[in-house]
Amino acid sequence: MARKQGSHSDITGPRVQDTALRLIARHGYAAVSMRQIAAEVGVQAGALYNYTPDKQTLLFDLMRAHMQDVLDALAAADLQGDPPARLDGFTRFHIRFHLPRSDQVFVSYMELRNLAPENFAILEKMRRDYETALEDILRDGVAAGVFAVPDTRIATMAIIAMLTGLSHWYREGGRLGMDAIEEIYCNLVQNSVRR
Amino acid sequence: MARKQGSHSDITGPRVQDTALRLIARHGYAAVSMRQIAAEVGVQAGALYNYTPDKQTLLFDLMRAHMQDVLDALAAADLQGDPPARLDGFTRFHIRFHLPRSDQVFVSYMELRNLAPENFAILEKMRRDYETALEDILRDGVAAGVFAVPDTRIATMAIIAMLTGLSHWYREGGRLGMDAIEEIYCNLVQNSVRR
DNA sequence: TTTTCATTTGAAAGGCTGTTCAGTTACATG
DNA sequence: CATGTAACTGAACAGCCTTTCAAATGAAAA
Repeated sequence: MARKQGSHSDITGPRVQDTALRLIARHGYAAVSMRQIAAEVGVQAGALYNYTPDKQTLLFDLMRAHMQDVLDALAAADLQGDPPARLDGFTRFHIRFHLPRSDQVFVSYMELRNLAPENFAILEKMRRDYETALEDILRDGVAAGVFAVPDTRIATMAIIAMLTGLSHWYREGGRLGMDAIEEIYCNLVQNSVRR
Repeated sequence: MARKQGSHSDITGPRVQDTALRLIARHGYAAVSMRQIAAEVGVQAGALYNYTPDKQTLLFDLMRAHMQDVLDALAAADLQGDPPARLDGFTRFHIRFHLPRSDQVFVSYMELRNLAPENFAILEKMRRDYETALEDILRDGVAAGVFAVPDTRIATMAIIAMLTGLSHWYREGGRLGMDAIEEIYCNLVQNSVRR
């Protein structure tokens, strides 16, 4: 009954990734079985192994792809100007990039503990790189005397937690649109570090 | 071989809760089996069912107990003074209460999706009550003209995310002690809403 | 000492897990 | 039209899962 029509690997492959991402975001890595993913894709469980060597790698690939997308997009954003302008740019970038990707954000934050140690180390480094981009802005601002931050590392973690938390409760079609939220968060972030 | 010495229910019961909390915090609810919990407690899996009707209830009881502790402790803290003083009090309360309870915080934030819907609703309400305590402070501050917050609900969520994020990366014996971190966070929070 | 009973064991039921692989299908190429 | 092969099935393996329960245990009560 296999191979109903046409060459399918370029259709099934992405569908496996999409379905796995959605199910893992909703129920968690450990709670989702390969058979469930396969059923939603519309194949038998064995067919998944044409697209991933194992379940662990499937998770890791999802998380790595997301973090790479983040880092690439941040680099492409190419934030310019004085530290307050760059801080504004970072805040807006984070919100615009992450809000439409709630499944990726969820998985990337909740499933770290389900990664094999070597995979965890890779993702931790990528996350650290993202954090450092923000910390560099804060450090420059402190050096220029425009930010008052007793500890740039802690301020970095606090701001990122604030921004990431947004992804956990924001729902499209809620009371406020993305633009309004963007303004409010820019204000909160800017305030928290101003002199 | 059962019942090695004395009556054990008052010893085994708490040990089941403690062990379950620790294992679930580390590996996640779905990834921890009743057999693993039992093995760490030092009994067979069947014995756990003297202390919980099922695995789901074991998780729910852990989470509800934690949220009830939070709400009770907050009520006991009895924050007084003008809005900035109460905001300071809330920040310090949150940090002092949550930092020594990282396993509870982890479980309460990561395992919400593994709750049965009726249990989820109960916890969501308790969490909402905690958030409202902060929002009331912000609203009073806005009314008194000492806080500049365009949207108290969003500011509430942002501040709580910032504070909760702390529990995710803080490690005892790190670069900064709890007191130093408390000061820094009080400053960040106070700044973010000041006029 | 005998009885009671809270506590635990050990086995079982019924089902799900990730992964492998020989075999089948249906398309693309020669 | 014949052949090769990418894509998939369906079954199997070995082991784990939660939950139940009759039976065993050993301390406390009578």
